[in-house]
Amino acid sequence: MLTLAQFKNLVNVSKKQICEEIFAENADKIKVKKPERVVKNLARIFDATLSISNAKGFQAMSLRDLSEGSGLSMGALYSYFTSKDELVSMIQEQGRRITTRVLTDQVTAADGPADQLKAAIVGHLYLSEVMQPWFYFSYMEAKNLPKKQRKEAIASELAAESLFVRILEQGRRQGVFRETDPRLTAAAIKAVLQDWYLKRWKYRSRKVTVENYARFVLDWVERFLAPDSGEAT
Amino acid sequence: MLTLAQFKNLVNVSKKQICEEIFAENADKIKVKKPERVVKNLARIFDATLSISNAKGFQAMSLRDLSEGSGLSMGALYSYFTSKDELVSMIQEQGRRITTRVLTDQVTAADGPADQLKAAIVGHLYLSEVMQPWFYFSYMEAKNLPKKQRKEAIASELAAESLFVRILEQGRRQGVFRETDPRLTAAAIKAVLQDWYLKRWKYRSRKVTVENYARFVLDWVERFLAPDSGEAT
DNA sequence: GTCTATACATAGATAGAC
DNA sequence: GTCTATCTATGTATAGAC
Repeated sequence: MLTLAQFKNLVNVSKKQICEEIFAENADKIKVKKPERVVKNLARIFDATLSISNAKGFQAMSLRDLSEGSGLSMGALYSYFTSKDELVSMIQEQGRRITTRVLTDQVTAADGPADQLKAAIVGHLYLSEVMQPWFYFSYMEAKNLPKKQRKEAIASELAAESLFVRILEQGRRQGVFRETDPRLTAAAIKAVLQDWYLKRWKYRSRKVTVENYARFVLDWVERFLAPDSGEAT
Repeated sequence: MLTLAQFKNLVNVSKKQICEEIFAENADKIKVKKPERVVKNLARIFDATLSISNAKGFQAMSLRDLSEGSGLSMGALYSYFTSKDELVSMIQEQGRRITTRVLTDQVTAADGPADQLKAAIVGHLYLSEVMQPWFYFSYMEAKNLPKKQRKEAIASELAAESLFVRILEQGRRQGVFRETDPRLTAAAIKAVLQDWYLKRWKYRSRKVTVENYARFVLDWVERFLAPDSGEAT
């Protein structure tokens, strides 16, 4: 099984990298033009937004809070986004982009349903570990978003589930998994993966590492999908 | 397995019953005294609060929203609670009281770890089905609560988990379950149970009933805990 | 580019008429 | 018991100095 350290070397999800991508995607809306300055301040803004929002909710975070947390004045903040809604939108979209890219890469690099399933589970867990505040924020704030973005969030949730469904169905056809309801199985796997970043405080206080957790989830899923003895193929 | 209909007959969790309990617990804070009037209006207030909050967040729900949704004026609302914080507090505390009572009842009525585990899983799912908006609200708003109540919410989450841990450990000692990490197992079971009320929209659109879901979860858990063949006892 | 100062809307909460 | 009207604080957003 891939370790977290190996995963980090494989994928490019540093804070700097993410902020550069966001800058590239939103260059038209950001009034400041000097790249290194933008990247530095975007990093501060996102750090503060995630930290404050994850503690008391995005809606409850005032721009005065954000100003204090990021070290920029309220006036300066509005050089990086034009409204609070746009700020949340930048965070959500970027998170989705990265998730899709990384998971697709991980799965396509694997051969056969059994390995693909492992890759999707481990990849999801590691990515959510590296970007925990982002994942937590996306989950918790999804329902409070404007309509258009809420739809995108739902679509994204279902797309991630579909990835698992396809792998499960293929595995079933090849006889490496026993017959189960693929959508319920995929939903349950996702639920357990989400628990990792939603209850991060719990696992941290118990000193459960993401590798421990990944091994546990893999064991559970493998036992559930193992063909009943005598029924193989 | 208990059906949802049987469960409903067994436990007393009607809206009226809940509001009567809340009235009893908060009689000192509620200025209106005529019981049937209080119960009727509390029901309206809680319905509207859960409905609006679950759509866009409790903090984003203004008292003007709540006034419109409940059909009471803002002045009248303040006859039933003294602040918005107190309102959320009443909802959370009542939800916890009921959950604890119902789950304890369900589990103590069962004999032996295998049946107790089933009772806890099915009881949790059915209760969250009957009180879905309540459960969803409690989960989503927990982190936005004032400190004291956030602590109570965490304690409640851990207590529910401990219930599962104790059953799992007992089952292991008696040899009916194989050896697993009881806390990770309990956490995973909880995660799957929570998915039922957190993603209610998804399961509803797929016409998955709570009984279907319960059977699926029981199957998963049983396969995971089944002693490896040849290792029984 | 960033700041301070401020405009304007909306929030929670209450007073006093009915 | 409930309403309307209103107080005060706080919210988002912007204008204009530096």
